[in-house]
Amino acid sequence: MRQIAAEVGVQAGALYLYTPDKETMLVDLLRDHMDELIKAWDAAEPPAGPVERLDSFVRFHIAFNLDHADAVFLSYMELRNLGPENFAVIEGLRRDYENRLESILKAGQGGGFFAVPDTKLATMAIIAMLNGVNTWYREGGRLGRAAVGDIYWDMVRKAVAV
Amino acid sequence: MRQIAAEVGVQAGALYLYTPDKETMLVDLLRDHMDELIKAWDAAEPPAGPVERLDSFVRFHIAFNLDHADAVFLSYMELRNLGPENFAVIEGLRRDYENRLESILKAGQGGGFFAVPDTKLATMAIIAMLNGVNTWYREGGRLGRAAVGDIYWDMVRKAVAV
DNA sequence: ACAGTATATGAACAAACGTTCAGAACAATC
DNA sequence: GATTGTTCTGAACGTTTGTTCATATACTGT
Repeated sequence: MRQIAAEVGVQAGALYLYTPDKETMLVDLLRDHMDELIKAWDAAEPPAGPVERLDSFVRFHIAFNLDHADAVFLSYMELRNLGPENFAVIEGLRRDYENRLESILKAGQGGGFFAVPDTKLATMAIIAMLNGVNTWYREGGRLGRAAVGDIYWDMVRKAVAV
Repeated sequence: MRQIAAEVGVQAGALYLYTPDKETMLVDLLRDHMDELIKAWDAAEPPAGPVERLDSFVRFHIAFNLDHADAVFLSYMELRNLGPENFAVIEGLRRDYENRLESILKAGQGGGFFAVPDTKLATMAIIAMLNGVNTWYREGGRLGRAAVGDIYWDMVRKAVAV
């Protein structure tokens, strides 16, 4: 709390004008992040076909995560430091988001566009794979964001192809 | 340290007979884990062809991570709490392991078995995807380990296919 | 100018932290 | 059974932790 206060340029006690305690501050941050993520995807209005929608999702997810690297990092590192009820809230939002990906996969599977052995596992696999970008991507590195999006989309596309 | 001591059934001070300080204890744990991981893979003697080797790697990685879930969790959660030099050591070992996967991909790429846009990114993508299993897999769940291995291998195989 | 509200300080609190150390308990050796 | 070396305890240390609160400062509308 003292570190956060210093970063904001304030004394530690002043933070308690804005949050009842530390865990609430964290859970608010994580909830805001997840809300923003879901809202941003829902507002993206991706194209109609399952393949195009999956393409959109891959690029959206990578771009959003890189644009919110700190929040993503917190979400995955500090989630376990939440109490059970707060944990459940954030995990629920995460599942909401994952379900949007699974819906795409299911639709594509039903329409014969995809051939995934298990849509739930494919969802988890794709999300984990995309999240991995944040661990190694550095701005100004060998590949730009667009190139990374292309490469990952190529792998995802083939992974779920018939 | 007091929690660890209690778990072992000892007083906190007694731990300092075995480790000079907390960070050394952590880095020793992580180094042992990585050493064991690399040694286990090197001892696995996978088959000759790139496709078969990649198959072996996918199943090996999933199985090993599930058998060492606690150590894997620590490796990814506590890595950032290491000092720069210790961090570099563990990261180096991790890269050693990742390079073994990339070697398979390069060999398969050269031989025309795989068609990955970028072997480095494919390495990171596959590792991240496989690591994800630990976040959701529960013993006695819907799918057994063998089934999970089959499903993930199917996705990886297609993702890198020509 | 003044009252009222919102915002900040900085000192204090108890608890938890990593770590140290004198001494007790234990085990092995002669 | 005394000696020596190893292992552990339990209390203590100095810091850091999250949080509270009396008090001060800054802002807003009349």
